[in-house]
Amino acid sequence: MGPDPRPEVSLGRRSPMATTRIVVADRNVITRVGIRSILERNAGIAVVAEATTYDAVIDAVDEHGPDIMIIDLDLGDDTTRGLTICEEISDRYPATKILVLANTLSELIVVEALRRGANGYLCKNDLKSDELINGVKAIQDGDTVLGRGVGSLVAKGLGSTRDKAEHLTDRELDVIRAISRGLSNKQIAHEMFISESTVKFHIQNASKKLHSHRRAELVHRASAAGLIT
Amino acid sequence: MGPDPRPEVSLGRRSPMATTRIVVADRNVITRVGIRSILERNAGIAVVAEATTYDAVIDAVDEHGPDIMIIDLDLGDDTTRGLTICEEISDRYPATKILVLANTLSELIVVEALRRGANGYLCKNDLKSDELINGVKAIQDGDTVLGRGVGSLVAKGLGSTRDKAEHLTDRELDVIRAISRGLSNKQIAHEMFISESTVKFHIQNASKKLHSHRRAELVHRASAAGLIT
DNA sequence: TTAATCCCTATCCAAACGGCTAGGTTGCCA
DNA sequence: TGGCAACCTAGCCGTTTGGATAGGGATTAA
Repeated sequence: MGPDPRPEVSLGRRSPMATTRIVVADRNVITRVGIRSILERNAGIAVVAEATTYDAVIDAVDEHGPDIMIIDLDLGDDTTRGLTICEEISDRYPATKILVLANTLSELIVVEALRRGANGYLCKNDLKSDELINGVKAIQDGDTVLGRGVGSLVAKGLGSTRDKAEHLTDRELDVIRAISRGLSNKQIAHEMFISESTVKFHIQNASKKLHSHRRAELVHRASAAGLIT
Repeated sequence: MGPDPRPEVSLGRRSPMATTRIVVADRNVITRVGIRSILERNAGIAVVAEATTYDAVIDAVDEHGPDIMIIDLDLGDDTTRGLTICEEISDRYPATKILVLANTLSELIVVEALRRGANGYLCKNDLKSDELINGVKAIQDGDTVLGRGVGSLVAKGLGSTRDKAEHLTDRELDVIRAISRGLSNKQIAHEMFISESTVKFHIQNASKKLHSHRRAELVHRASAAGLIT
C-alpha cells in the first residue's frame, strides 16, 4: 500500500567483480529479511532492493535492473497479478531472471508462471537454505530450477491435460467465488444479472478444467490453487 | 517428518544479564532466519533454538525452557496439532510465554489459541519488524499482544457467538475433508462406514458451527480457517 | 445420578444440483 | 471469411442437497 519502507537495507558487503544483484519481492518482512540473510552469507550475491507491492516490484526492477528477481506471486489479494508481472518483467527485461518463491504448491500456478517467463519455482515450505542458494546460482547460470516436489508435479501435469485446461475465465472465477460464499445458482444468477442456465454453464466448464464433479470440490481446488481467497 | 536438522543454530551472542531467551518454531527456514535476524538486532533477545516439527517443539522447550516460544501453528498437515501444543506448553511451563506467528488470519484459530494459553497472535503478512520486536517485548512484560486486524476480529467474534461455536469434532472434520474431495453423502457414508444419515448429521452440525448453509461454503470456510488442507 | 458431548440412525419433502443436448451472440485473429 | 473463444440461454431428468424433527448409545465430568 504505502511506498515501500525498506527499513533493513544494510547496504551489505559487495564482492569485487561479478556480484549477482537481486531484488526480493514479498509482502512479508520476515521472509525478506530471511532471504537476505541467507543469500548474503555468500559473497557474490547482493540483495539490492525489496518490494512489497505489485507496483513496487515494477519500480524496483526498473530502477535496479537486477540479475535475478525473487518473487512471491501473492503480493496482494490477486495472485493472477503476480503472473502478469512475471510476463511483464520477462518481456521488458529478458536479462533479468525470475525465481518464484511460493507458499503453496499448485500445478496451475507453477505451469502458468513458467509459461510466462519464470526461470524457477521453489516452495518455501521445508525449503533448505542450501536449496535456495544453489537455486539462485543455477538460475544465474541459465538453468531452470524446480524445487523438490515441484518438478514431478509439473511433469505429471504435462503428460495428461496440458491443452485447454488450467485457465479459468473471469466469469468462471466470479461464479466460483460466489459458490464459495454459499450462494445457490439462482442467487448467483440474480447477482450476476445472468440466467441460471448460464451459471450452470460456467460451473460445468470450470469443473472440467479443474477436474471436479461437485461444486464443493470445485471451490476447494480453486482455493488450493490460489485462484480464490 | 525426519529428525529436525536445525542447521543454522549459530549459538548467538548472549548479553550479560536479563536476556530474553526465545525458541522459534516454523517449518520454513527463511522465516526462521528472518525472525532470528530481526530479533537479534536487539541486545537482550536471543534465539536459543529452532524447531521445524511438532515433536521438535516439545523437545526444544523441554531442553531450553525459553522465556518465549514463537510458533507457527502450521508445522505439518494438521493445524489442530499446533493448538494442542500451545496447551501442553502453557500447562507444563507456565513461565514460557507463547507468541503465535501465523500466515493466515482466522477467527477460529485465534480464539482457540488464546484459550489454550497463547499470549499473543501476530499475522506474518504485512507485519513490520518493529511490530515483531515490540510484540516480543510486550509479551515478555506480561501483556497479551494481538496484531493489527487480529484484535478487532476477536472482539467481533466475542460479541456474537462465543458459546458453542468454533470447535469441530474429528468426525465433522473427516466429513468436510471428504466433501472437499467431491464425494457425495452416499460415498462418504460408504468410506466412513456410517450411514448417509450420519453424514448429513455431521454436515449439519459443522454447518451450524461455521455458519454455512451449503457444503461448498462449508469447505471454503474450513479451508480459510486452516482446518483442512 | 444427571448432564454434557459426541457419535450414530431414521424419515420426509422441497429445493438445488450435475450432466446432457442444442442452440445463440459477440469479438478477435488468421 | 471463417474459425475460435468467451459469453449467454433453454429444457429435461435423475440424483443429491438442505433442513427439520426425533430418536438411541457411549463416555466422561459434576
